[in-house]
Amino acid sequence: MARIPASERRNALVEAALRVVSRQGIAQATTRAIVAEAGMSLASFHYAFDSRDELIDELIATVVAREQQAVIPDVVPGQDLRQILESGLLRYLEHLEADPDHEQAMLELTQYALRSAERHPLAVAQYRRYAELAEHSLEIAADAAGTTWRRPVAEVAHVLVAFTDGLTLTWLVDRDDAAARAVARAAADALSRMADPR
Amino acid sequence: MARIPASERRNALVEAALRVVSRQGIAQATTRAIVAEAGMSLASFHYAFDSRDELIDELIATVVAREQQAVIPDVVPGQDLRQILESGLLRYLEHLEADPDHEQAMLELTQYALRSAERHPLAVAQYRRYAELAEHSLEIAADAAGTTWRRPVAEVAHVLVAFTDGLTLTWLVDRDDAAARAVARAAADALSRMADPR
DNA sequence: GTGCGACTGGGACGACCGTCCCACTTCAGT
DNA sequence: ACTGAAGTGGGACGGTCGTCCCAGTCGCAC
Repeated sequence: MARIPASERRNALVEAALRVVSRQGIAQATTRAIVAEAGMSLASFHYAFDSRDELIDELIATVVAREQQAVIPDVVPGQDLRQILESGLLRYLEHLEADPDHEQAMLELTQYALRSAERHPLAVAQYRRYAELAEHSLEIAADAAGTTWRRPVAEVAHVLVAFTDGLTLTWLVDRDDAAARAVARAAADALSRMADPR
Repeated sequence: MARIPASERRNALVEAALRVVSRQGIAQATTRAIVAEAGMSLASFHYAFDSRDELIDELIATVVAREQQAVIPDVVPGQDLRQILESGLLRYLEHLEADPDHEQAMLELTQYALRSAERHPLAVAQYRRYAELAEHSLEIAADAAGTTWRRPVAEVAHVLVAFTDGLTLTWLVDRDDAAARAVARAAADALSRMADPR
């Protein structure tokens, strides 16, 4: 194995861990499985990280920080709010269908964090990030449609996050594209009714 | 230990397993932890069950079959659909706040089932049950409010399940009663707009 | 080139896991 | 009372886990 500074090894191990968690679940993300995925020896693991817990914590932080705007509204002139929101949710659905393992991994990491008091803040940070992204999307969408939210946008954002979570869970279980699209349509419709023309 | 027929031991072990999973998560639900919770010896476990997997499968089936109508609409004469749905969702929220570990366990069991092809149908059955319960509630609510659903009730039920999942996840992470109530209110509002006066 | 700190590999550790074995006890049917 | 089946207890098995140790190797500063 080539000589690699510990800081780079940390990154490589986090990436390998994400792949293992996505593919096999967090329960299977053992130090040995992660190290094999990264093509390293076990000793390199504990040279870069004090413990497996430390890596998992960094994995969660990394993956949350990297979380992209998955539901960027696709602003097409002339569309009303409902249409903009629906296309955004459908875009998220495509993202989910393209890489279901990743979203499943995110859910597992959340639940993992919820199981210990020290890690709970990581889950809170994850959902704060989700809320921020949702808020941003909602502002763009309302602006493009010439509407204003009847309730504080943060509150609407919580609803959108809740909807997205539910959509994710439902699709992961049923893998029913048509049903998920119907949910997305209904969600867009429901959300759009929470705004008034400006 | 008193002599207990194997069939009763199976029940006792499933109950003990549910308590362990709720309290500590499925990863900690080892044969030894379950047996200790049930006050038995390890041998009794493998006398009643061939394997831990067999018990987990039965645990999921049991807990799904037992799933109660958590969001029974509280029909008070004179309430409109939005109010009926909101009180139902708030009732669910109280149920969640009263026993958060149980809902967290349900989520974990779903994810656990999703991780293997053989167990996937258990998760599907779980969500089919959720959808049935939601459908039933929605029919009662619309009927009491003198409204009809604009879309097939099964479709609206999917939305309600998705909303409930999202609500659950959000509250489990933030433990913010006020925010959750706002989400419930918004959800009820959104759902109520999916029906028309009869 | 020499030394020293950074990095590597393999093997080992104790703990815990699911499962199994076997001698033993209890009980129901006769 | 006798017997066979049902149920019990404790200890042991092989395997995997996270972690650690340590001898060895590399690369850079001097």
